[in-house]
Amino acid sequence: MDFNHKQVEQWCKSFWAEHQTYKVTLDTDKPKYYVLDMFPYPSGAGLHVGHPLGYIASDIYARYKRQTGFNVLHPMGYDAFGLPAEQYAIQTGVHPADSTDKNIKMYRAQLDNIGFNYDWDRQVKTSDPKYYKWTQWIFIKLFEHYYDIADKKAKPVSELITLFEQGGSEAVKAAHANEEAFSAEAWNAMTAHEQDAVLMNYRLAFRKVAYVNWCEALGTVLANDEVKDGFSERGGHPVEKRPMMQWALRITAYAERLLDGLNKLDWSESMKTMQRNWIGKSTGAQVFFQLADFEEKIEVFTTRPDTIFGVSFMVLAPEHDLVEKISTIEQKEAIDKYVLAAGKKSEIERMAEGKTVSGCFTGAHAIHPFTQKRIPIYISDYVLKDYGTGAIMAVPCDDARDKRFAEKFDLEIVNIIDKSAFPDAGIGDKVGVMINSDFLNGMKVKDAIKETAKQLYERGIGKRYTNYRLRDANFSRQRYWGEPFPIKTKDGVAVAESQDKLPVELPILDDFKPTAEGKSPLAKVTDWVNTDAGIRETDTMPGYAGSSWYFFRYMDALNDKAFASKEALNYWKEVDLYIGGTEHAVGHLMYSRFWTKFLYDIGEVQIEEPFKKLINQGMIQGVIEYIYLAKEKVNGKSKFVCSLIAESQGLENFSKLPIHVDFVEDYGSKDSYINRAGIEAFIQWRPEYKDAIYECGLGAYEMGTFKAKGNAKDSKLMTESEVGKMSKRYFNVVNPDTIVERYGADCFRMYEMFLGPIEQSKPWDTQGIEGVAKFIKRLWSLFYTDGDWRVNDVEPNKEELKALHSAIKKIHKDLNVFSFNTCISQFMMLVNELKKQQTTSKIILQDVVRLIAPFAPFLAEELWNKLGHKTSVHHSDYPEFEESYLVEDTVTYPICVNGKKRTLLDVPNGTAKDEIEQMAKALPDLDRWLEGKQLVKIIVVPNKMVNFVVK
RNA sequence: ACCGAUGUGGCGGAAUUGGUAGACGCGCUGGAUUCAAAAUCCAGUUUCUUCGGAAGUGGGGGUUCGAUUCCCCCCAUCGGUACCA
Repeated sequence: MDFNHKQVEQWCKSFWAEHQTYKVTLDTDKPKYYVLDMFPYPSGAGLHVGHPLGYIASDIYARYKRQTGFNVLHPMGYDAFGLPAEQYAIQTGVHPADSTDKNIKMYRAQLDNIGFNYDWDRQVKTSDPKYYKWTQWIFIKLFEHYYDIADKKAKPVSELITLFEQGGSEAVKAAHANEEAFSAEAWNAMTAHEQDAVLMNYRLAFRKVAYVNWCEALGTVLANDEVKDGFSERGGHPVEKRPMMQWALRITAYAERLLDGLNKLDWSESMKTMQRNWIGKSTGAQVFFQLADFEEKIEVFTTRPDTIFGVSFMVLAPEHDLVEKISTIEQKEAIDKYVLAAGKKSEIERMAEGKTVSGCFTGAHAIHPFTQKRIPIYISDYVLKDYGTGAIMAVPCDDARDKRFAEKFDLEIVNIIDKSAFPDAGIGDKVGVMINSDFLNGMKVKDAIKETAKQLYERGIGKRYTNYRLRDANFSRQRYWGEPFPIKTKDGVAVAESQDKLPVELPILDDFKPTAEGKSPLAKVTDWVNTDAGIRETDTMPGYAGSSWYFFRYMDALNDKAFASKEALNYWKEVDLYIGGTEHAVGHLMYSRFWTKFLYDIGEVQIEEPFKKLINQGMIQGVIEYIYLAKEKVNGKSKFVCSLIAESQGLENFSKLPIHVDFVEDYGSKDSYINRAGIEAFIQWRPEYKDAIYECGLGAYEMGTFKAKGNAKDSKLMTESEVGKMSKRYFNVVNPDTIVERYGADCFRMYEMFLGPIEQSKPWDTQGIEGVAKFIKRLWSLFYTDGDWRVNDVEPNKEELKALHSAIKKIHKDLNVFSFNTCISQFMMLVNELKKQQTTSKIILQDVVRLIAPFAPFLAEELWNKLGHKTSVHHSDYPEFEESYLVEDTVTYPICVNGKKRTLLDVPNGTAKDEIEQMAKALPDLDRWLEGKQLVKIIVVPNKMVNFVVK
């Protein structure tokens, strides 16, 4: 009997369902282990072979952990709110809930096909009112809390109000947005509306003005993704930044704890570094510059207060609040033009244009706080509104960008640091001695930094200050398909919904277009918006709302009294292993950590960090094949040419058209091409090109005939190959279903793991799966030969035991470092050896089955059953290795001369160092290498190698 | 522009703390089997070579008896950059 994967998979699925093999309960007798995948957004395109990479790895690990005695929680769910479903709804009228559910069904079928051991009873869906009830509940908690800096934790706003009533703003040290101080009397005299405005500056969920990408022509707010070079990607309409009152989360209050928490995590250093850089803590000074002809001061933050005497001008972000006020009449027109142009650029574009300097003089001046000189104030792209204070003091002599700016606008450059003692030091390096700097002259840079900060404070100009690059998180979206805010506004005061009114459900709509004013479609549901208790918030929450806490919900997914029971939260605690893509390296992980810390502060959870160990899986890429289309038509006909022709005629005369990879021969290689059959398949697929000319070096295909040059028989139109994203738009998507159908789920799983290290990106190559398919056949043939069961009770020999136990050892070791690809190689080597040994011993083969069960769950379950077991192999113990089987009699040493291997030497295990040296010296093979040279020394590294050093 | 990662045969990749570069596969070549094909099995497969060897892990330098591994500089590709998910 051959291995029939379809039959076996079907049998296993029903066996697992019947025995509830993957059901997880709260079993305090066993240690817990929580393995989590980043949950997917259920897109209409379904899963391609890249998606399950991480899921397979986590599935293997979860099964391995279960077999080694842990109670393993391994759930799956859907990040179901999102923009694509809404856009689809706008285009087709299909309600996002319906399309999302349809997509989820497809995902589920695809996931089931691969044999994952999820406990589906715990599935979550962020768009389910039973789920987002608790997202809203947490939002209300954020709204009702502020952050106490002294106690380093969140506290109820009700306590803050009491403090204000008793002592005004001085009574509390809290994270807040506005510096204005007030007394208890002033607080008590405020109207409810005024008090609400003050509290907004303190709440962890609060409202503030934020900028959105407004597209007038489309009448909607666009995601950054949908804007290219100041124009909408769809339609190419102009886009501008527009201020809007929006909800935000005060994540900055947690900056220091988010930074500290990283130290305890078992994440890669690169991941931690990315998070640290994202938080961007820097210490320096806050300095105020008095405006020359206005009351206001400009606040700047600098990490280099020592350079203050080098300040010869200031630069504001174009969006800075003061720009309009201080610009002089003469400069107004130029300033307005510049501000408008800057508003059209994205932050990336503004930063990426580092080499071309632009800016505009406001006409206004500031007073230098130490020299009292008047210095000009400019605006420029390279200063960003949301970084620091949106204003900088420019030091052209020691900052590359300031220098370029000064050179362009012909501004004074005062040299204030003598770096002559450090010839290698570049601009901005903190070395040298201060010059031209009044009281700082002669000081080293480091001392000058301290001294300036001290002087700033004493003279009331500024003070020491810690700045974070991290910004408060914008939490509003002007969209339909997201969680409604549980907030009503009555008489200008924001009021949270009471818990018994939750969830605030999304009203059913059939028109998903935004309103003319750029408000969410919800604004059109007037009877939902207007209630006696106030006006509802019509914005919805962003994608990361539901995903910032879902890992807790899995612990107790059906609970309707709490987001999870205390019992479940205390048992499962945190995620032990989290696998997902690097694209979430900062955003999602940062928000989840923030929410977890907040829930910890308010006593809801016991842990401060949600993800103990993190693995980032790489992407599986596809091959993208392009053909060259001439930009100019020939006699009114489109013309495609071979890549060689395109190169010789100049690539700028051609556009690249992605073509379905199935039409291309040798796709992915340098020599990929389409033959006549390929051209005909292409024409069937894209009938608009049926009249086109397809020219290559061997001839041209046109209207069904191939006119050859010379005696060529077929077209060989070379295509351009590229490794890139696997995506619908490149027609290179490989669906796991097709692979599973043909090769079986076990083969698919093992092949995905075999491709390479889990953390690296690598291209998909369907052809390569043959190797794993052969391996599975060979493995099966150890149990069945020509349909006969061949396993018996014969005692294993030494070689068999050694092969088995070195495999067990290696698999344990590799799994502990998540090196799945080398596990597969190891299995191949084991099976090759057992084939060679003609193994039939049950003792050996039974362990092979248990060993491979996490990787090939179907095959293993089937064989386990045939070996006579009634319970699942996935609840069996994992094999342990015996060191005694692995002891070698002899060690083979490479004998090197100057580090280069020249010969080998077999030495009995345990031979002494000097004895090995003598044996090596006596080797006749070495004479030719040592002859005429002077032997300097011999290095013997036990169990490694011997090296002769000669001159 | 900034932050992070990656770079080894024709291809995917392997190589404990610095110690035999190319494990395990794909592909390719030759052979066995077959009427033939598929499948299977066996052998070979980094490049160059005067067949003695020599070179070789993106490029250039350095440390070391010895570097894919450690350090410095550079190049290329990928991910992220706060409203794609």
